[in-house]
Amino acid sequence: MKNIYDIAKMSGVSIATVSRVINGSDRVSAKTREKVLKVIEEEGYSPNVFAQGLGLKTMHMVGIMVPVITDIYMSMAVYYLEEALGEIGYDCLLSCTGFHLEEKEVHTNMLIEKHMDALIYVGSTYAGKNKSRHETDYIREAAEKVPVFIINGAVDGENIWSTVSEDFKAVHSAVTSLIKSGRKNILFLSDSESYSARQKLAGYEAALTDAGLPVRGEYRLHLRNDNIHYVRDVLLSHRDLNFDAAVAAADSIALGVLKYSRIRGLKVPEDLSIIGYNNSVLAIGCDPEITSIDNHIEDACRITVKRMNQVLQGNKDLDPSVIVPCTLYKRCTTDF
Amino acid sequence: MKNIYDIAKMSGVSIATVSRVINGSDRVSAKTREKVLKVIEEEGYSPNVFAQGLGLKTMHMVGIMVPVITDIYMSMAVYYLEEALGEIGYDCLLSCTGFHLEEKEVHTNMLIEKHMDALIYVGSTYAGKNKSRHETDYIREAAEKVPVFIINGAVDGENIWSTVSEDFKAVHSAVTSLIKSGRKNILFLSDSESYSARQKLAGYEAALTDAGLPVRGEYRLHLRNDNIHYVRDVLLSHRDLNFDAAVAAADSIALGVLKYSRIRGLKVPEDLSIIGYNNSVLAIGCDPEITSIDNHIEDACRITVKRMNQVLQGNKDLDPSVIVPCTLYKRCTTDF
DNA sequence: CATTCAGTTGTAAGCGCTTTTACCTATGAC
DNA sequence: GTCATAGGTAAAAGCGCTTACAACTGAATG
Repeated sequence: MKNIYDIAKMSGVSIATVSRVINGSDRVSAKTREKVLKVIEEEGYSPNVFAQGLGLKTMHMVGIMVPVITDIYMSMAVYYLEEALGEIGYDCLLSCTGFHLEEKEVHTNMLIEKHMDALIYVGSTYAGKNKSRHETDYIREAAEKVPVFIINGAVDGENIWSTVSEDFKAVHSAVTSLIKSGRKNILFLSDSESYSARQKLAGYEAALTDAGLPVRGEYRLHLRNDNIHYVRDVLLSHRDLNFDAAVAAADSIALGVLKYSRIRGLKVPEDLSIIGYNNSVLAIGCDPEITSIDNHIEDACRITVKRMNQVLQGNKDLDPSVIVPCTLYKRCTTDF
Repeated sequence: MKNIYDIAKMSGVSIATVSRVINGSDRVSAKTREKVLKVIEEEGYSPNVFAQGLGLKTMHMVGIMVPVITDIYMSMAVYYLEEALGEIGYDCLLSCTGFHLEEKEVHTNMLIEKHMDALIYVGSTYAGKNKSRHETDYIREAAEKVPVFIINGAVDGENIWSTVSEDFKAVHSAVTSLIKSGRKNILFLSDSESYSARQKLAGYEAALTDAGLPVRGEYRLHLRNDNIHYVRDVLLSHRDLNFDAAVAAADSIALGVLKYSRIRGLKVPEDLSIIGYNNSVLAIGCDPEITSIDNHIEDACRITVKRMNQVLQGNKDLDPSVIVPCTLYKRCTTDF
């Protein structure tokens, strides 16, 4: 393996000049630059990342933290993040943190020790408001050492930037449509306590209130997970509950509702309207296909990466938070 | 940020001793070790990864290459790989290569330059047999510099180890069951030219042959992608094709077949039996739920990581290839 | 023609760690 | 009492790169 000294010798310049050529930075005369580049090309030389890291204190790598990547939504996020990051020359270190605070903290610290240029969290971060302060402290601490970006989560603080979907508005609008189409008993189902989940819930409750309908706690189902059969069974065990519409915080949950409807012999959307979330393949694979809210994760990812790049280039005067609108894709589980 | 000199000074030893303590290696007296560890603990010191990398020539990082992580199957693979790697102290750099050779090659070379300890490819690698030699050459070249592990792909060569699902057998057995249950016109659908896809196809054809049934080319559908609606439309455009069973190389494709059956008014499984692959959430979300072959990707991942660890510890006397059995999960789209 | 200055390039001092080598100190054998 | 031995530790030489600073060049200025 050739090193910078070899290249310097072969191009008849000093290693400093080679370094300058590599980093494209300083002024090097066109002639010299070309000469060096030619040798680099010929020798297939590429600088040792460790040594480069030692000097630059960066490896052009960003840490991506998702709770669990098997979730379709998360996997899409990682996909688009990886793509966008690759385009601007960053590699990504993936960390599946799970949902437990300690794990997240451990993973975060590991990534910090690895000198990531930035940390990107996808979902599942809790807002400080009705949570103990401690819940998000590890992120604030991380932000003291490395810029932190959050997609669909909210933690405010120095060196923390977020990109959030307009979940409140999307659900508010969807629920309002349900109400206008005659639905009175609308269920809200969620499997998470995430920031997004709470935004969705808030949108649901606000829509009810705005329409003069009561907000009933028993119509807000908090599920342990998004397993389709589990969701179905939970609904089956709530036979007393009378509902003619359901808004789910994820397509998989909506799928569980659909299963339930079939067992109960309910007609969809006549007897029961269903709205899913994320507009994933799950919403399309079933029959009837599920009306679903798309929070445009691709946009959120691209925006996040663009903002990250700006921050990394020294521009810290960005909006701490930026909003991505959602779109409702009407399919066959709603009749509005 | 404290460095090794600080720790050395504070513990009253030399940096060499601190280094030895960190690396757990050489002989350091218990007393000294404890003393140093205490200081390290107190100061929250962690060695600089770049400097460590420079010396050790490794960063305990492995590159994971998947064509596209939004595929449920791939995301599961990445999930389990990340988990298993984390348990033995490796971080993972994720690269979504796409399906094009050039891209894969570029990503591979980038990971090699980054001094990954190993490279793990998931799926989508082609066997050398009926492909131009060039198709897998980049992997062999990579293997000259870093151990390469392949999950459900086959490239043989020095320094290359693979873990493959018993796809041939699984499909052979499934198709045989279909035949025994009276099916005569069995479709095979795949959206890929991957090693796995060809194993599945081979199993399908062998089962037909073994049962004395003809292998008809028009019953082997090669799809451009696994989009549900696209699959459905392809089938709709093949109205002349008479089939009473379909084996799909992925659940999403099976879902497309199910869509088709509904439009054609076919009863499943009476008029049309369907078998999917990967036993993903897609097979469960629909109605009827789809019989699906599970290739136990978790096992494959864990085995791969275990083997990788052995290789990295210097034990190169492993079977170059190891096989993971599959399981058929019978659901409602088959009647055997 | 001496002086200045901008544009280039080289020198050398890190960056923080690993590791070889050599040295020191007990320990026990003779 | 001497010497070999082994365990423990320190000194120092890298690892390959970045970058501050010095030095040199030739053209422009007075």
